[in-house]
Amino acid sequence: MASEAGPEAGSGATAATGSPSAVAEPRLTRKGQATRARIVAAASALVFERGVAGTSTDDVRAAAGVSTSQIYHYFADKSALVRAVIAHQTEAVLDAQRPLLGRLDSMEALRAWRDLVVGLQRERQCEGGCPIGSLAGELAEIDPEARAELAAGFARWEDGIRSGLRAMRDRGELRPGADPDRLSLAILAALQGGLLLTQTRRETAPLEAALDTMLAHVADCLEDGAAAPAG
Amino acid sequence: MASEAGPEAGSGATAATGSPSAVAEPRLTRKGQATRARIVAAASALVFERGVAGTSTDDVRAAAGVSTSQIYHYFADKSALVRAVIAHQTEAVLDAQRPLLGRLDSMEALRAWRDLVVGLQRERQCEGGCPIGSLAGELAEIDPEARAELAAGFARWEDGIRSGLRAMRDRGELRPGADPDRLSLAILAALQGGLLLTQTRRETAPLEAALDTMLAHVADCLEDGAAAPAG
DNA sequence: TCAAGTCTGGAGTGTCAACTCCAGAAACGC
DNA sequence: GCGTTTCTGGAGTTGACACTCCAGACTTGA
Repeated sequence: MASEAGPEAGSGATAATGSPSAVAEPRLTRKGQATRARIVAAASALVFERGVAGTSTDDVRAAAGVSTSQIYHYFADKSALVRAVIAHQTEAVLDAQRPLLGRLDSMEALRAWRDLVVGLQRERQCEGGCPIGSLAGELAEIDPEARAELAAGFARWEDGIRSGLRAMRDRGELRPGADPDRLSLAILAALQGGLLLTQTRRETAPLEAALDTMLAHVADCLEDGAAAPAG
Repeated sequence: MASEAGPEAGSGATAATGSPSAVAEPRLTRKGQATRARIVAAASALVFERGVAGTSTDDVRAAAGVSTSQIYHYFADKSALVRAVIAHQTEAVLDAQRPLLGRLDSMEALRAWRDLVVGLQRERQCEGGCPIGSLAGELAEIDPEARAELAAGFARWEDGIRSGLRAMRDRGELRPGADPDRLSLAILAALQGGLLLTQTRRETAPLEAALDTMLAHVADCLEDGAAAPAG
């Protein structure tokens, strides 16, 4: 829904201009917004295909159909552009899973979500992995700010899973021993690892095994009542 | 145990010199072997800290205490050096888990292995993630040869886990429905995803949640008999 | 309509990284 | 010991990449 977060130039002294929470406002024309969005979209696609290090600002310039100065007009430097890419991809990933994500409060919903994720990988021939996970692997050790934003993106993802599991527990469908918080974290981890192995092996088997095993465990945590175990 | 695999220069026409399986043999002096090993060790450490793209051949040169020409004497180009790093790190990772890996045929062994992996991450303050996983994320889309070797490395890791689970099944300790092959793949995926999230969040909780959930599932797959479930 | 601010084009700069070349030193095989 | 091969040092080349600069075109608000 919302577009990406705003600030990137961030002067030092001339900070407090208007809003208290936002640091600096670039004040973009409608045309400017469109250009900026075009740059971010082009950069996101290239980074997804070739990584941050494999994508030059000149590649982005050509793909977005803009001039060099435009990139540096909208972004302080390459790392600022990368942060915009992180924000963009976080929204894209969450959007792609809506509205399933946030309603993962039954085995059927969880299985549908699993099928969506696996199908998506199959569509793109297991290439690219997870947009957020790949960025995390590449940037975690070399860009602290990027690492923090990626962690926040993961947290939102985890929240989506968690809320469904909590609903199940609150309805009494899960055994009291089952902890939705730990479960959601484990499921996200299995998803990320499954995506990485799937990307490396170019087949969906790892992703399927990881998610199916996690879902089987959730099924085992169901209060004795409904839902068949399945394979 | 064994040192890295040999060939990297690989001429084209003058192939068949001696051994039938190996493509080309560099014929290294003892001194040469030592120098090459020093380069690979230095490169591995730097790549682990800053990634492939973040490590220049000159960084490696300085860290290994060699001259420029030496690097290109032992490796055709940077990607050949990277492949040597992959081989080196694969051995290092598997070595670090021996002898536990390959004897993961009981819940106690699995828990000890889990503790080892978590403890290792805690020791290094959750920095760096998995040496193999990080390389996979960075190289899978841009270096097909590296991707294949990383997939092979993952396969060896998976084999280690699988053999233990198979032993449990063959002894009749697992329910007939449980598939050791899928389980081992799922456990490796959970491990990788847990490591990635742990690296991103700088805390071991994700890794612990991922592994503990997988182990709980294995415990649930035990044939009714021994072993307490635990949390 | 006009001034102030925003957007755009493209040439240019400095740095850094991968890789080459060659000549001399050390090790090896006989 | 001696010819051959391997190993080493370091200067040099080439290209790419992040980023700058400035002048002109467009938008906006009064």
